Amino acid sequence: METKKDSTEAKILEAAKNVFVSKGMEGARMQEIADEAGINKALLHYYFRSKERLFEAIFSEIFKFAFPKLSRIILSDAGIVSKIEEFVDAYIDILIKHPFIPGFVMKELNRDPSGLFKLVIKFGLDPQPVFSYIQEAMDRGEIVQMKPQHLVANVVSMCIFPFAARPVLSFVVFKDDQKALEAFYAERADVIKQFVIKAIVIKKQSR
Amino acid sequence: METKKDSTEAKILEAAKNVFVSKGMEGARMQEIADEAGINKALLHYYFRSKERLFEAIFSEIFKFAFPKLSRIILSDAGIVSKIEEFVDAYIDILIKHPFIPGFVMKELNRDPSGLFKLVIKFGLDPQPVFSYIQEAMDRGEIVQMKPQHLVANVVSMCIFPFAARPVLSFVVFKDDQKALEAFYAERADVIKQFVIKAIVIKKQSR
DNA sequence: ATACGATTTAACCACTTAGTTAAACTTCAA
DNA sequence: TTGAAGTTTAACTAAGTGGTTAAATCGTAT
Repeated sequence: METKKDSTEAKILEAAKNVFVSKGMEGARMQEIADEAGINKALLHYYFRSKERLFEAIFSEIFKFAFPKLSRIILSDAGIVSKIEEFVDAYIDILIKHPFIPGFVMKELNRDPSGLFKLVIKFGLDPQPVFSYIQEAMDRGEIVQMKPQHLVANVVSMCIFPFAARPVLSFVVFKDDQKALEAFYAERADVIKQFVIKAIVIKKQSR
Repeated sequence: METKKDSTEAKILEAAKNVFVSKGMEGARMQEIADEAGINKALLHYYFRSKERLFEAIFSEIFKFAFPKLSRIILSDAGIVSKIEEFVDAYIDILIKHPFIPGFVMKELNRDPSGLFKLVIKFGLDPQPVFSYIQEAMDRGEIVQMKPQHLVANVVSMCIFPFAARPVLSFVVFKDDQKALEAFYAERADVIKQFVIKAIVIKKQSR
């Protein structure tokens, strides 16, 4: 019934996401968002009173979208190795489907981190339990010793960075060959998993 | 003698670097740069005709600064493992001394990559020889097989990303404890080296 | 028919920005 | 002393920006 009612609002949100993601908060223009949504500026302000409100709506939508899936994996009771494997698989899957999120988040992060911080607080995100969990696995001798923060940094870095630096990869490494770039991204999950596992798993001595 | 002559220009460049790095091209204001340099806007335009010229000067200065050191290591004739070690050491060293470069470059990269591409072309940077070199080491059985692009991506990701995502690390992981954050960065080089080596080196069978 | 919400049109405001200009002042070397 | 470069001041422009407003139009459910 009211599918038509949200249709304009949905168009606006979709358009705003595109423009904000590619131009950032400062670079985005309300006129451009209106054009992309196929409406006019007056109607845009009729739905979202200000640029800031619209931006916050988009930003938290992106965050809400990625957070729960990863959170579920992190909090599951799988073993450390398979948990890392699941995490990498899920993360790369999200990034392949939404490859422009990392660049966007990084840009806004370095412009004004307070928006992200609010979200982190709102979601009650605290990495401490993750670090403790990893530390315990290390103490049991399942994986090599290192500060858990470093292990997390390593895994997350390898997942996100190639997407955040997509323009460089595309131009410098793959000479604008988009097919090759996509193939590369498709391989990332397996590569990262193998890489991490070989780096941290302790082989049992057969003595 | 003419140390005083460049002093104003140097002040401008220094101020512009600070403002551009923290605000980005779009967020930076010529007035703010002038204020930071302790001069007025008219004089700023007297030295650098436009914002764009000033920005390009800063951007290529940053690039020129980091490039030669790493390039020298990459082109040396050391073995693959020690070359990676040297590369990681040098890279992390640069990043610790200039921790805001990655965030800045990422931001501008996602805004308008063309500036970086010009520099890449200007410097004649081509990663192909690096990939070939890595491939040969793999064929000799020194390290495990994987697409060289992935190995490079892994190493570079682990080096750069924690600096590019500094605000997140600082707030979410280290609860704004700057001392702890710096200590973390200081450990990165060793952690990455151990991590990578364990992940790629093939232990010789003692049969 | 009418009444209401959705939408358009087009003009407008207040404000900010990069960049210009012209005049005056300072410094300092020739 | 003169003159030129460096520097300041202050006003200005031209072009954007986000946001507002009022009137007209359109569609549709009552």
